[in-house]
Amino acid sequence: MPRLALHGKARLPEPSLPEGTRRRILETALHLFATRGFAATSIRDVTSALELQPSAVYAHFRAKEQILAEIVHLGHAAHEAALVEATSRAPDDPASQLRVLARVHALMHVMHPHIAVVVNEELYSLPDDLAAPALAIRSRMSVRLLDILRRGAADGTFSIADPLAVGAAIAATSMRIPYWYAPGSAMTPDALADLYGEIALRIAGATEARP
Amino acid sequence: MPRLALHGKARLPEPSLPEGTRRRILETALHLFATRGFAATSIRDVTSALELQPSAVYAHFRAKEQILAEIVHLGHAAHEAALVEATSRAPDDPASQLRVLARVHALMHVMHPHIAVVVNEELYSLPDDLAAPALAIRSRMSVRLLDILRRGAADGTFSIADPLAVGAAIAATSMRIPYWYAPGSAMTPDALADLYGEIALRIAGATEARP
Amino acid sequence: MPRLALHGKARLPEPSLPEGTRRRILETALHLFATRGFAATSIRDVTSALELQPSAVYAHFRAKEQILAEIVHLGHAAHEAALVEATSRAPDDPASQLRVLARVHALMHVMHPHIAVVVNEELYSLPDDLAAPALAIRSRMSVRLLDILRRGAADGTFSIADPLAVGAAIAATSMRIPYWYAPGSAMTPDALADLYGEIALRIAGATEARP
Amino acid sequence: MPRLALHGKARLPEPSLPEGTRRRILETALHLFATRGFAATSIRDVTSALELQPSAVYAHFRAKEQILAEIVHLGHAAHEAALVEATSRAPDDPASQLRVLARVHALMHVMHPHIAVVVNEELYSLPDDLAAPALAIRSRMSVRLLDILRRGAADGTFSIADPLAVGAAIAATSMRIPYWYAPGSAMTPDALADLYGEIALRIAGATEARP
DNA sequence: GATGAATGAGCATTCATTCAT
DNA sequence: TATGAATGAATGCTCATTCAT
Repeated sequence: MPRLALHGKARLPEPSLPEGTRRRILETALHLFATRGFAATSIRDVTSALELQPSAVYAHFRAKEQILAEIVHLGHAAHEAALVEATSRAPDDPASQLRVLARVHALMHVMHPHIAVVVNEELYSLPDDLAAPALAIRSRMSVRLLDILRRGAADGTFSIADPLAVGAAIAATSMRIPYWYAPGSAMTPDALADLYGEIALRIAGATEARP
Repeated sequence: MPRLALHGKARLPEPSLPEGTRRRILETALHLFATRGFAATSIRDVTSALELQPSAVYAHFRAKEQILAEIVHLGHAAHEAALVEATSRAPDDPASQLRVLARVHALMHVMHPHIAVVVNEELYSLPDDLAAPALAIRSRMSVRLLDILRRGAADGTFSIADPLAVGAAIAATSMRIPYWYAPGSAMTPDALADLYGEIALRIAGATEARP
Repeated sequence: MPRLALHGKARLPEPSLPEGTRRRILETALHLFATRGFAATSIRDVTSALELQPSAVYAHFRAKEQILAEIVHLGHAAHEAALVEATSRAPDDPASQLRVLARVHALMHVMHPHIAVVVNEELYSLPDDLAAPALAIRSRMSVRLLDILRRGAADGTFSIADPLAVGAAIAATSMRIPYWYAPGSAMTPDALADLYGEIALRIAGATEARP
Repeated sequence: MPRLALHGKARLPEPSLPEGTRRRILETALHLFATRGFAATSIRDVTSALELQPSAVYAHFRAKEQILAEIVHLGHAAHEAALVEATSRAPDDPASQLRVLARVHALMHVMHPHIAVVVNEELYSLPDDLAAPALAIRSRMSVRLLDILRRGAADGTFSIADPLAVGAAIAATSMRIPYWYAPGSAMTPDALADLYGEIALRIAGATEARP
């Protein structure tokens, strides 16, 4: 029983990482961590899929945890970069900003379901110090969302009872995508992102979000 | 780094289960599975917390997987029972039904965060045959939600682009509650359930959900 | 190339330790640690000699180091007990005391060559906290020897330039016995102990030690 | 818990060996073998202290054992050379010869504690063929000591019950020096050598060794 | 019901060593 | 000479599970 709805090969959201054994380890580990979980994946699982000896891993990573830490960090960094890029291009009003943020959020989960699952479910498998860089990014993204919600609540664009609870609800919607969205379905990733952008505005009670 | 925001002792959503070692094993396992994950929890972790020898477990369960299977089933059964009970009491119109369903969904996640986490994250750790009963319940609950959405879309109560994607979004909102909601916070469980009932209606684009 | 001159089975200097797997592990480990060294002996070496699985060890000892720690402590304790017993029986003058102390020292090394080697060569393989109890005994035995030397120097029985250096020399003589003394040789253990008692008096420059 | 009392950098007793990586490997290995033991020292330990990769060692030595073999041989050769040189200068009577032999023995252990420890404790880590050259030297030195003792016993200079046991005791005294003598202590190496020369004569029961 | 000893498989990691560059 | 990637064997130890008591 794999965790994800059937998806293809796991892709790293980082084209700049050089090809080679190190990258192949990360990709294979990403795939296995996403489908079976970190604790249930052994180094042997990873290396036997790559036709390597277990010991070969340790020329590239200090420990199994380091592989996860790198994946988790990569995922967070790519997510934040996409978020920054998209929100900076969009108009600055709360509604536009929220729509774009939710779109990116959804898109990352559709396009990188393996990373999304690992980032969301296996962060807790890391000791505090290895989790810290990802948590810092996560906290910045949280603040970004809450700022938008508060600005929209203040200027009357949104109708929000409790920004924290509402923000959590908005963030949550996308996070389940990898578990049910099957690629190649009728709804394209872009259409799904549009829909989830719209849903975010609805959750926020945006006045102009409806005709 | 435990998975949950700080919560108290894990409670089984099943008062009828008799007290005794068997129940204590389930409760301790529930707590550990929720905070560390199934694969990262050993039988020794469970028994040493109970001041028992590992072998004592096997007088009560055939295997470690059976403990998880029982927890997962209990969780699903309790959730469905609560759902059935609440929706049968509520008026039959789509809006009322959706609100009540979302309320129960949220309430289960606030009141039983450990069960919620295990049910949502560790179902995949079970072999197909042990997961089947829970999956059957899950599927019935899915149908129930989709039925409401489709009825509401048909009679013009809701404005829904894609029932599957919208239903997934509604279900998703509550599922993150255990990760951020800290018991004893300003917002009571009941208020949170109200809010998430309202949010479900917003996601569905319910006309009467707004002034 | 084993370290010891050929000796029989390793014996624990502790008859009160109950028979059973735990004792057999200690004995086999003692034998292997003495002949090959601690670091060069694997748990598998120990258990395969006992026709056990490696994991069986861990029902009796927390770690490989604990086995060594127990052996080292046992050895020191037995040595000190023998020393206390023998010196308390002997006349209290420095010459008699020194002779008896050196006799016991030599006898322990002849009769328990495995323990002697492990105690002297592998104490350093232990982390500080595990070595501490043995070091405490060692320090008490040192003091005992130095006291005798100082008393004898003060009352003119001995002629000693530097008590520390002379004490070290006396202690050293016996410590090489396991490396050259072959049991069953012409010289009996008792005769060897007599000789080394006499040698200690000579090293101390005892006046009455010669005709 | 290192084996030696605090000593400075390990020095090879071989000034003719050319500087360069090969020599640095020997020196670092000597230091680590002495303080931690051969089996507990990895090639990585040696090379990381030198800021080299493990593979670099194999441009200079065929195997880890070869490093130890070379150190052990160097140590024995230097010891024998010093012994030959000193005894050939000294008067030929048994007492003078024994005194000088014991002096050199002590001096080597004070001045080259690392070599002394490795030579005495790690010879057994070598396979027979690699240990052979050192064992041959060791045997010649043994014979030399026993000859002196037997000559002195024959001519009435010494009073010796069992030459082998007495020779072993004399050799043993110096062998513990690295474990307790701290350089920079009140007693100079030369004074210590004098004392241990005197002690050797006492052990042999030399008539003229006392007033 | 529970224990304590044991199993046999598996774990992450380290090791000495090789080899193409 | 030295590196960096890799190997294959071995290491200490943990695991879920069994079973006689």
